[in-house]
Amino acid sequence: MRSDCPLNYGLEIFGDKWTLLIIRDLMFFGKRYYNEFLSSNEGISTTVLADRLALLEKQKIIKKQKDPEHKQKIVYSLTQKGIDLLPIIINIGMWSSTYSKKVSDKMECYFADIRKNFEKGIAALKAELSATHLE
Amino acid sequence: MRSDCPLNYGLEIFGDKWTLLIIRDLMFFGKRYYNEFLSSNEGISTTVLADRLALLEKQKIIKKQKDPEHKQKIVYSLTQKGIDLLPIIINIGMWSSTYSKKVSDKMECYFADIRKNFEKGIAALKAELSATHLE
DNA sequence: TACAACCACTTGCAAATATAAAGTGGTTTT
DNA sequence: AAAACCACTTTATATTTGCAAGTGGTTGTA
Repeated sequence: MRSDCPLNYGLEIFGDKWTLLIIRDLMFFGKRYYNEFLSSNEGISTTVLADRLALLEKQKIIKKQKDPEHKQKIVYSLTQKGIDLLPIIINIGMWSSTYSKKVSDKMECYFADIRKNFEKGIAALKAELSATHLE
Repeated sequence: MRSDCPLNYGLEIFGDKWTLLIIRDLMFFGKRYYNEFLSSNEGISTTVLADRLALLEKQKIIKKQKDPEHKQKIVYSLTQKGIDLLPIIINIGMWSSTYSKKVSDKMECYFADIRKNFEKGIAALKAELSATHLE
């Protein structure tokens, strides 16, 4: 019943309170395994995490692979489509840093830095993410 | 239970499928009245709309005012905090235009244009929104 | 002046979704 | 051989959503 407005496409996929936090964990905190996501500060529940990982994989924003060094483990990676979410996340972070009184120092500094040189910062981070996640 | 990561602050406010569509209607489609939002293409329900408008007002992202020309009507405006959501919305729009096969021509063109000159485009739109919504 | 239509919502209820807690079947570590 | 760990499922409860109808006023029309 929803329109073809492009905004809509994105919101249908990650318009909720959890999905972008998983992407953030992949992007900024180097998390790659199920229980690394589970132990994020926000306390995502295992039901929601499993649901969102499946959805993100279906949308080809992340990729699941078996860890060759540990048969039980599954490594999650960002795809290009996932890496391209970076500017969205950065912009939400910058907006929040501006308007939230209480933000963590760690991320605050991070966003303050990137704000200084937005385009350059995004490009550098994208290159780094491509190296870690693609191939 | 959630962390102080700045991303979190934003997601707690507009991390759902509807809130940013209301902001979009204010920004791009010039909607200012309750039943203009109600009649958006996506078919938001009146319960959700009332809830989100109240939340956005509480967060000082929008402002309610009585229409001086029509006692029954209430005009909604963006605040500066609301206008500053523009880069987020633009970035979601650009990402979606890239990855969605099916997007409306109207918005597609819009985002294609702005992509060409991102910073300049954002600044121009922000100026326009300030003139319409602030004061 | 009567009456219908319109205004911004609110209410009640069923259905869908989110959450917490516990459990599963295998693997790896001790 | 036992305990801990792995990525999830399952079950049961709580919350959110969507739909339809209603509210108390205001405005437009006959």
